[in-house]
Amino acid sequence: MAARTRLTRDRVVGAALRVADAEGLDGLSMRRVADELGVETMALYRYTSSKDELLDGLVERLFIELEESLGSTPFGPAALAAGDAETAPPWREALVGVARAMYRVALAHPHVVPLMALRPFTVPLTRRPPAVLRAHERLLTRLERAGLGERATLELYRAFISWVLGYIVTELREVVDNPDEPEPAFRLGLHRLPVKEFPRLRALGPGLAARGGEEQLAAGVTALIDRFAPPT
Amino acid sequence: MAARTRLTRDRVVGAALRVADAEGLDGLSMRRVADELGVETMALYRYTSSKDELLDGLVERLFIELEESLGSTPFGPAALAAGDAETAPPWREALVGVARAMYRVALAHPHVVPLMALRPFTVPLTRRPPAVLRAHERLLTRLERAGLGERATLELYRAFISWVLGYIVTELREVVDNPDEPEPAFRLGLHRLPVKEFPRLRALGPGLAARGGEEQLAAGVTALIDRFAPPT
DNA sequence: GCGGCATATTTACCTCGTAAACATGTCGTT
DNA sequence: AACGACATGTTTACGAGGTAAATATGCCGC
Repeated sequence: MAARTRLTRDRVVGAALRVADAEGLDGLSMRRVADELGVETMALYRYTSSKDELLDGLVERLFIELEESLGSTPFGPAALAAGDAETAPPWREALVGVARAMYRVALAHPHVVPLMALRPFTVPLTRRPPAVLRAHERLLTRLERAGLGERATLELYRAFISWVLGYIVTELREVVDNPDEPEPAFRLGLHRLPVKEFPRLRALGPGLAARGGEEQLAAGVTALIDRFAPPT
Repeated sequence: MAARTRLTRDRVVGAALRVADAEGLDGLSMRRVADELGVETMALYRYTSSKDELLDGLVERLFIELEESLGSTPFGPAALAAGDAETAPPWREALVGVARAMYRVALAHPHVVPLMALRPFTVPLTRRPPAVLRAHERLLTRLERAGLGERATLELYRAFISWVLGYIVTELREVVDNPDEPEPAFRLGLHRLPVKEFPRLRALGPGLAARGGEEQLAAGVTALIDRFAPPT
């Protein structure tokens, strides 16, 4: 378990991802990641300039997984680069496909999603990880090829990002208050809501706790597309 | 400046909000908040059980501001409680009005927005601050009064939250790389993007940096309403 | 005037990120 | 084979931050 293999950035990020997946962001300390690799803490700093930068690495990982998961499909980067107007799927469907893939990747790493949402508050656009920028560029490429004007392109770009991100975040919100409780209503802790004040929340409780799923995500994407780039 | 006035939870949360607004979340430490009040750090713990709980207090503040800003309008809680079908605005417009108000409150406290997005990952639904729960309840009330079925209610509830939250988060992402630079393209740091790889990002740069504004937010809300609760 | 309670302070501890100096092992060169 | 330079990992150490526990302070009713 010692320094059998050399450290690499990939191994460091991989270890960080394992820790984050297993123990959440709170459990993700530099010391913990170092342990995971059987290495001293400061060794990590040869492969990341700071913890923040390592967090960006985690986000980048998700976007790389995204590229990989799309790679083999008609929605993938390859198909896009080929620019084959014959075999390429209609752009609207491509957007939906990308949204679905993002959804799956995000749900596979729920603890990293907060970073996806938050790091951009700090890291300016042009300093985002390459894989993230590539995803943006691909989105813009599709919109441009669709023949949208600049205004529609910008609006749809923003709308797509907002909806997909917001939807994923919303899906991952915690609803369970008491995990060991078998009775759904108690699991949610609905009994702590005064009936008088919160009748609907109580009545809909279980429904609120359920996920919307990929289908609703897809429905929203098409709704926004139709709004900001109406079929002519 | 000493302990002239007694401490209260409101004063503590207020001080925390001032610090957050002025110095961002990174600057928000318990010691800093205590300084702001001219008090020792541990004094704060009489009014909050932990820092996390204080962060929830910040989020709650925003929702209270939301209630206040809506209070005097036809979209406010009062108008809703009155249940006056005559004077009450059509529910679709009410949703748009609420979205706009949230947008304004959020932009007034950009540093708190990350907390709005993130605390729910940790805090289960029924443990959210009362003002937050009231906002949810009001939303559900409007949808129920609109005569939507349970399914449409749940879908629209989720869609509304997702879109508004995602949109606000997206609006607040950092884009400026070099704030002192007058030239827009350099301000964004576009020169760091290889032309070959990122032609569209570079071309659209300034457009991406711009805000979508309230109008696009509103447009998205109506698009999603039409999708999940189509006018009959 | 005094006991008691709410309020605020003092002390102290532990975790965390990371700077800086140091050790070690590998490899190319002669 | 010997050596020096560099890349890789370790040791040591510091300061910031959250918060537990014990302690002091001031005000209140009796």
